[in-house]
Amino acid sequence: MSSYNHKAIESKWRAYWEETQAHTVAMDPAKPKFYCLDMFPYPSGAGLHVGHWRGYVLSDVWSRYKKLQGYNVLHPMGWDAFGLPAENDAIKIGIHPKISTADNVATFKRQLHEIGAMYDWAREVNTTDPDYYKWTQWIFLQMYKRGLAYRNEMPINFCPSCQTGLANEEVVQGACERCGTPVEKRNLMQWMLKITEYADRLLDGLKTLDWPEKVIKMQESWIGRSEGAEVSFAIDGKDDQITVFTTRPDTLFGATYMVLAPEHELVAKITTSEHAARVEQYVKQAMTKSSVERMASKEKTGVFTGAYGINPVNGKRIPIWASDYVLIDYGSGAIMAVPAHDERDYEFAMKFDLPIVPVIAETDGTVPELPFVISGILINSGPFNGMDSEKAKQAITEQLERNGLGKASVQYKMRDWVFSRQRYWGEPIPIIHCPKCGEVPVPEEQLPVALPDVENYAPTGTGESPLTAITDWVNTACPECNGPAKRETNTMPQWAGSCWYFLRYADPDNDKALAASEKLKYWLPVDLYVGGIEHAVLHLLYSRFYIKFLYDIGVVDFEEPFTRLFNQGMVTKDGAKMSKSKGNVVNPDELVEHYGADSLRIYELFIGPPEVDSEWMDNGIEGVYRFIQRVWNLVVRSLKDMPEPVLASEKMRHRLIATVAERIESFKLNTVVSAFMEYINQVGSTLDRKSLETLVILLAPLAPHLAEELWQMLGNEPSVFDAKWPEVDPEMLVVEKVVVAVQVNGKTRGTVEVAVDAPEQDVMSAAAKITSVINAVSGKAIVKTIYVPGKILNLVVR
RNA sequence: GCCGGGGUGGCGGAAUAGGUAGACGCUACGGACUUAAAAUCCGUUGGGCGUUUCGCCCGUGCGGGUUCGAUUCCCGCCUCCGGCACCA
Repeated sequence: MSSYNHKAIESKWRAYWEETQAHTVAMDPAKPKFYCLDMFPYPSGAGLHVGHWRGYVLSDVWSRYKKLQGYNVLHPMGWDAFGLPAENDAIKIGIHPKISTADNVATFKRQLHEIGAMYDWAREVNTTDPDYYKWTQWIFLQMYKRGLAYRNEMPINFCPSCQTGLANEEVVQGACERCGTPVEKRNLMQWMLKITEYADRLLDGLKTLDWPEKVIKMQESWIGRSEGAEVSFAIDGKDDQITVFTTRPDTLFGATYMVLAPEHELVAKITTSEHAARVEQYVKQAMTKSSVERMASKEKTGVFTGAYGINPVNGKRIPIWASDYVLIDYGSGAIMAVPAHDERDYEFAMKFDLPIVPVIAETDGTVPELPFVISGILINSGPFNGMDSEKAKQAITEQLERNGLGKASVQYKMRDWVFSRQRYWGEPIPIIHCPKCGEVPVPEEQLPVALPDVENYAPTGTGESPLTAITDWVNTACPECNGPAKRETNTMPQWAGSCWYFLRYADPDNDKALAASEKLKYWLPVDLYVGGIEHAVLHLLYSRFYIKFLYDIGVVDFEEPFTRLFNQGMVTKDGAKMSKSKGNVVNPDELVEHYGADSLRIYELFIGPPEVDSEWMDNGIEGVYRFIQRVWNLVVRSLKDMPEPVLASEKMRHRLIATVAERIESFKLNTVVSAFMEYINQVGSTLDRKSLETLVILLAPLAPHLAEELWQMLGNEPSVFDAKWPEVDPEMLVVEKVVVAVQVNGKTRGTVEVAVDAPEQDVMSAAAKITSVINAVSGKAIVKTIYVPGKILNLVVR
């Protein structure tokens, strides 16, 4: 008997797919499309490990499943190849990032081929290819022209190790998301993208998406919409006024002091001479604190300015303080403090002995323990006494509005996107600075602004990119006046290229547009997007923003790029994420060599629920390998001695079709594998042709090479993927006999096998023969019986 | 602190519109085959107990509750992981 030889089989079918261009797809309006996308990788030098495989296998199973169901499946792959590691290598060992990137791409591509996925490599994209980043720059110019890209000097997060500015999204607990170095605040002239203009649409769009709840929540809280009111407080004895944002206008009568952020421009203006020295010192100190330090100590600090504000509803004079617990970049950088109903204000008031006036009582009217931060009924609030918090929010806001002292307002936690990086290996921002004309966008026909070669890649650390030193690149002519001008030397963040790459796959070679609109119309949006949870608010939020913008300018006809999102779990080893430094990386290459790609593919699925982190077990793949051999041997034996189909095997066959489809649809891929294993354990030593063919088709998404080979062995023309996904005959799923559990007082005492629709009496009489049941019932009276046909018979005895 | 998701055998994990807990696989043990080993195949494998082809008790993080019946629902804890973190 010929035995299973994974090497021969897998290389044979790899070659076959290549020759027949089996994975090359084209637009076909006659067929429904399915766009199944992997988050394209950054090609690092370390290569792929079994954790990377997981998501790629998952998306390939879906792609192949959809293909068998008759869809025209787009399943592309490419490279997110701009980024710091290549640049840091260049600094260290002097190899041009272009070269190291190309090397890494070659390694990755070879490893990805091992998976045997149905990638259409003719559509490969690479973000560092000038023909690609031409369009990344083009999108930037469109944003610039519509005022969504602007330059601003402001304090931004700066990573001293990466020596570049960072977006808020790239700062994790005060540290650089990439390297973990605590970030500093630096005042730099930065390019910004006005993502805040899309805040509400980004929020509303989430409702339409079939995404994991967790990611939706993360984006919601990142956008951080809060509704409230802006309230203006006059400053006693001055013409200036302070505007604050509050979500609790209902507590306005309880505002007993105000606080300005230390950086607030009014601080210096309103501070009285006798407080000036102390205030100056405090402000200086607060501004030199790093954000990490500022977060580390929750101990309230602050200083009185000597000035007073006037509470617009009751005319009370309240002191104005400066404190770093108020953030300059949220709301107006100033607050009204209501210590009775806000924990932070309460703490501050206690420390500095400021008055605390409760204005909200429990719904039953009792004055609660302070601080009382939830809603209730208004007290000490003049005409609003007795009113419910929620109503009072509106009523007080309306009164302020009538008097011109305030208005309803919405604030967001999300800030505009810091978009410039002071690094080399990124897309140059296509802007020219002319001493006469100012900022001038590079004319579209001059795109791409190609990245020049440099001698020294090291960042300057002064907030300037290494490109600054390439004088013959920097010095250029102004597109408007033709006079001498300089190129913008900042580059774009890595996210720029990944915001729209999935559009390019639809039409990767187009040099007239980022993609032809009929192709975008056919292939997009992405039906299933598979990748790690780490991009929950970065890439996925930025992409959504880009697509909404491209929708607004008529490039695409949809507003959300990724209809369905699936986040695969990590593969851990010894309880930890795989990494070179921990030395716990499991290399797929050796496993493919030993067990074959099909075994590894199936083990990647079998390891656990795909959305959950799973521990890698070296022995686990053995079981899968044995399973594959059992399938192989079953086919080989059956070919020698093919039985005729019988009812029992027909029923099992239909049951398998139904189970596999249902479990693939619900992403229970680990249980799809066990369904196959159970099936193989159940069927005899041989099977009829129809059952075998069905088994092979169902198995094809998981183990494509094996399926092709078996399909051919069974006498069919390749490819198995031209076959149709088998249909289920619902009649065949009907079961006649079932095992019913017999319980006494809810405790299972035995089982009886009866007809599915057996009347209660039949089950009862069968149950009465079970020793364990007799024991439990003897000497007691049956007071009640509960019979759930096909499930349980429960005898309640006393 | 706030928000979200988990805790099931020696291990990875099945099973939740409430209905036989531990499917499937790994490990381990026993057996068959073999000169022997590997591979393969067949058994056993949650814990405890007994009168051991059978029966009893306990068992899904802990403590309560609802129910004929709870891994599943409710209340209160413990604990682990992830996100946010002075956002007014």
